[in-house]
Amino acid sequence: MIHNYNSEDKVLLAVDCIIFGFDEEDLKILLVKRDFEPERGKWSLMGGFLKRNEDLDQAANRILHHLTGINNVYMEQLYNFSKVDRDPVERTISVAYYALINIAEHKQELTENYSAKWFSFSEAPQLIFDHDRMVQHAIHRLRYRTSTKPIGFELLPEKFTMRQLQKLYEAILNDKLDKRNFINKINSLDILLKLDEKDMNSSRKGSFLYMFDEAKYKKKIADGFSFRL
Amino acid sequence: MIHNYNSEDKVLLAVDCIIFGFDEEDLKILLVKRDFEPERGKWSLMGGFLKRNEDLDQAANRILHHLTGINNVYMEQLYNFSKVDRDPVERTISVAYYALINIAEHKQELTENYSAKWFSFSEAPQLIFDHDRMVQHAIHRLRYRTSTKPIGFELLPEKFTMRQLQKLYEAILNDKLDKRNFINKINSLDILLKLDEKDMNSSRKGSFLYMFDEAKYKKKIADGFSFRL
DNA sequence: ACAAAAGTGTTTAAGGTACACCCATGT
DNA sequence: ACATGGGTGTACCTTAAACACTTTTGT
Repeated sequence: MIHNYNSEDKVLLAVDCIIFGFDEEDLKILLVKRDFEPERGKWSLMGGFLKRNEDLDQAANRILHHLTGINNVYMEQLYNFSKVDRDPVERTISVAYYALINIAEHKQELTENYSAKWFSFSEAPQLIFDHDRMVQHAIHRLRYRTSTKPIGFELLPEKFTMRQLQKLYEAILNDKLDKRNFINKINSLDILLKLDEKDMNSSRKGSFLYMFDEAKYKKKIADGFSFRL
Repeated sequence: MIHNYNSEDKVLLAVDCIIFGFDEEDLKILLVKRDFEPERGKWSLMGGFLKRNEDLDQAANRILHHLTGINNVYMEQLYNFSKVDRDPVERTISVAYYALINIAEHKQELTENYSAKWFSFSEAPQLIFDHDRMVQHAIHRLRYRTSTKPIGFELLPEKFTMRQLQKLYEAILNDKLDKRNFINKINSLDILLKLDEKDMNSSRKGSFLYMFDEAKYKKKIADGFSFRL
């Protein structure tokens, strides 16, 4: 006897994306204004529905691309939100994903999307449904992940200064860090490449630019190194 | 205009449970032998389908109870597994949960369930579909969680010895720990209640029994304490 | 008396934290 | 010459890790 699942309930599976960016000062999230009922006019995460012929990662990437033009960024599945009445229109389970994008690099794509807007994380408006809870999960995960994996670089330009990196971590962790201790720690990890080039925008003296050396990092990981910041 | 979702695809949402236990020596997982095709006769996680009128936590609890008679144990949502062809019968997305149960306390309920069997974590058979990947996720999460939250106690009897607690952590972390360092660390956390009572089963001298003092732990957490083992 | 597990502290190494001044440059 | 951000090192303290012997009691 072959089991079949005909008698089981089927549901709609939504994917909602918490999109983080960083603008040299603040951690930001990208929101859209809903242009349909219910909750028309309120701000919301970017979302869509899983299709029959794709897996969740593909759906999250498709939805992100469809709503922002952005492709190929760091995304991670977070958690499911499944309260029976969470969506007033119809029973829907939502899978939250979060994404890290470099705002500067993707400014172009985004200006074409009129309803999307960056908000400072701390000043974001209230969101529809249970989207605020999703954001809370996401920031929590982001803090953990950036402390144990070198994914913070996804939010920075390819070349960045120590100062930018420190400000990024301060924004994510919502805490001030000591400049010397931070640099000592980063340097002790030995996963950055210091360039000869300087960034002259932020000061007269100029500050050296660095790049994340992914090859070196991977080699160290294979040798048992563990990232911890 | 009210949006409706009629044109969207619906899917089956399964819930699969990784059930951990501990028997004084080894970490164990509870598996069932499938009695239907496909993969009849192979071992599998306990699973079922989400129903229309319940959320995922409720579904996970219902499924666990239905297949084992067990209620009211620690459960946590893990991750979704959504490859398009992961289930050969029909497109199914599976939400993995893991549960922690005290084997001794629930021995009765389980003996009545003939197809369920405890396996040492390290000696478990190969599982159907992507269940082995689910188990990998679960052990990883369990290691992290037991290092940062006092949930290990869920796997022990209410009263336990330091030795049992140490063996539990050794089993979860798959590593030997130093007895003196372990006890010093636990004591420094100051979240256990030492009883006057001794357990006389494991030695002639007998060893003191302890309980997790949840009230004390919660008070300490409220005061900014953070558990780390 | 001996076997078997329980219980107990100290020393050392490593990592984390706090902290203040000089440098280079454009205006 | 001065204002602005960049860059650098050390002392102290806390936490982690290594390590061995005595106690109790049933047989």
